[in-house]
Order: sequence, then structure tokens, then C-alpha cells
Amino acid sequence: MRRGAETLFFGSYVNKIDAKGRLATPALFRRALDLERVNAIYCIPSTEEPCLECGGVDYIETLMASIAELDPFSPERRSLERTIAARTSVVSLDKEGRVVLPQALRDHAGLNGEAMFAGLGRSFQIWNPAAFEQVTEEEARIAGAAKLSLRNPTPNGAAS
Amino acid sequence: MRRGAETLFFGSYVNKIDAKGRLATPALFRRALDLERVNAIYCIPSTEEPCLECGGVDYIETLMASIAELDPFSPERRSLERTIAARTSVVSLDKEGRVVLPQALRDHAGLNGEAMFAGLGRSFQIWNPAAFEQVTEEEARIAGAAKLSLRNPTPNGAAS
DNA sequence: TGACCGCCCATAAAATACCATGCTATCCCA
DNA sequence: TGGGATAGCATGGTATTTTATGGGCGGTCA
Repeated sequence: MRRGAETLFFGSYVNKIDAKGRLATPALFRRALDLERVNAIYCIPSTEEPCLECGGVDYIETLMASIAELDPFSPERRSLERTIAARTSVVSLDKEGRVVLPQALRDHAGLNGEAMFAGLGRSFQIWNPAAFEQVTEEEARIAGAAKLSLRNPTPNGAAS
Repeated sequence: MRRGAETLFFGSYVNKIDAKGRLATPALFRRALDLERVNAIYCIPSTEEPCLECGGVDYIETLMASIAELDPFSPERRSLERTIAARTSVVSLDKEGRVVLPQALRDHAGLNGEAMFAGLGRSFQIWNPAAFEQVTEEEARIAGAAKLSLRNPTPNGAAS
């Protein structure tokens, strides 16, 4: 399995959504995706935020594998299967690398004219650019503290 | 993984930025980078200073690996992913070893005519030469004190 | 019939690869 | 030791390719 930094998603990009609802995936993300294996991205509406959690085949496979490790009859597993597998959309790319997001997904993320792709390493998110901007400043504060705890990890893992 | 001193970044260099925004990476830094694996440098706008935190593949991989150790659903991890991965630019080198920094990065570091590369060992920074000069005197003071505490480590590890 | 979807092609701008030059420091040989 | 050859490097300009984005056309399903 390809697992270097060249298969990770970095950076953020804003692309337009045209009249047909088409949205170009950033070129760098396309290279990180294993499109030869499956010509699609997997999108899950985030439960916490107005955005879409996305990734390629290996992203969803890793996710499902970690669920499969749970006790088959545990309620956690059941609810995870439902909230993840059932809510995941498989969106295929056209020859130019564009996707058409289902209306429900566009609504969830509040997308209209354009969309922002934000790389998260093994996965990426799709945001309304304005909404992303809004959470980012708050974010920077938290990250500042978290970065400190990366350098000086505390035994109990407490960051705050 | 190559981990000798020849893979570390030492020294400071000032290079020009031409009309197309191209900037030559110092030759010594190029050798320290693992360009055969990924022909690019990874640049993160510093949250504390007007400069860019940069390194090669293994730099970003180490960074991402330490984030991956955090609880997958913790807000700290989320924040770090967004402030690091999403803000990271993957900048590829041309055959002559030059990079074109995205406008956002140039703005963050206040770069116009020329840029300074400052080696930090495992990573390096890119600065506006004047801005770097300015923080350097302050820096020298702190470094002087730190050097003393290196020679005479205190039992409680207090640095300040 | 009409909205929608998957395919194809077109284009302008931007990113990138390619080629050329001048400078500097180094090496080598007289 | 000195001077010419040489190699490496920063830098400048030009050509080629990507990439985002636009639109058209035929088929399909409601």
C-alpha cells in the first residue's frame, strides 16, 4: 500500500462550482488519490461541522477496517456502521477530475458558488470558503496550545 | 531512513526572487532534502513569526506521524490537522532547484526582492532578510543564555 | 418532453519544464 | 605561486504542458 507523504493531502484550494454542479478536484489531491484503483472520492457529511469528510479508497477502507475490529454485536459498531457506511457517498470523477456532489451533500456544507478543499493528511474536507474562514481563527488558538503539547507531551495526555 | 548529519540544514543564505517569483534553494539544502523520493519542499506559515517553516518529505512525515498518534476524534488533533496539513504548501523544485512560493506564503513572510534561508537542523526557515536581521539580536541574547544552561544543566530542567 | 447525467471537446491562464548566460570559487598544471 | 581551465551555482528568458473552467451533444429515466 502506498503510504508516503506523496499520498497525503496538503494545502487548501478554492474551486468554482459551475452551472451543472461540477467541481474540480485540486490536481495535487488527484495525485494523492488512488484513482487507478477506484475513480472516485468518498464523502461523509461531518456530524460536528458543516463540511464533508472526504478521501480515496484507502481512506474509507481504513475507516471500515477499524470499525470491523469492534465487537460484531456491540451497539458502538452498529451505530458506527450506520452513521458512516450508510451516510457515505461515492462520487466519481469525470475525465477532467471533476465531481458532482449530490444535493444533500451540498446542502450540508452550504455550498453554492465555490468550494474549498482543505487537506488533512490522510483525508481532506470540503467547506464553504466563508465558513471555513470563520472556524479557522478559533482553530489557530487551539492549535497553538496543542502544538505546545506535541513538543512537551504530558504523561496523562492532557492538553488543557 | 537517511538520518546522518548530511541530511541536516545548516547555515543561512540569501537568494533573489525573480520576476516570476522563483527562488533558488541553496545547494547545500538541496542535498539535505530527499528529492529523489519527493521533488518538493513542504512550507508551513509559522503561527508565531513572519516566516515559513520548511523541510523535506521526512520532515512533514515526522510531523504528521506525531499528530496521528493523537486521539482520532479529539479537537486537538482536528485543530492540528487543519492548522498544519491544510496550511502546508507542497512546493516542487525545477531542474535548477528553484521553487515558486504561492502568493499567500510570500505575503506571510513579507518577501519581495529576496529571501533568506536559515538552517535549523532538521528543518529550515525562509525569512525576509531584514525581518530576520531584526529578530536576530534578540535571538542572540536568548541563545547566549540557553548555551549557558546547556553547559550547566540545572537539575529541575528549568530554562527560564 | 424535459430535467439530468455521462461523455466529449475548447480555451485561457497559470504552472512547470527546458535552455542559455554570467559569475564565483576551485582545481590543476606550468 | 599564478593564471587559465573548469565545474557548480544563482539567475534570466522562452517554450511546453497542466489545469481549472466553460460549453455542446446524445442517451436515459421519470
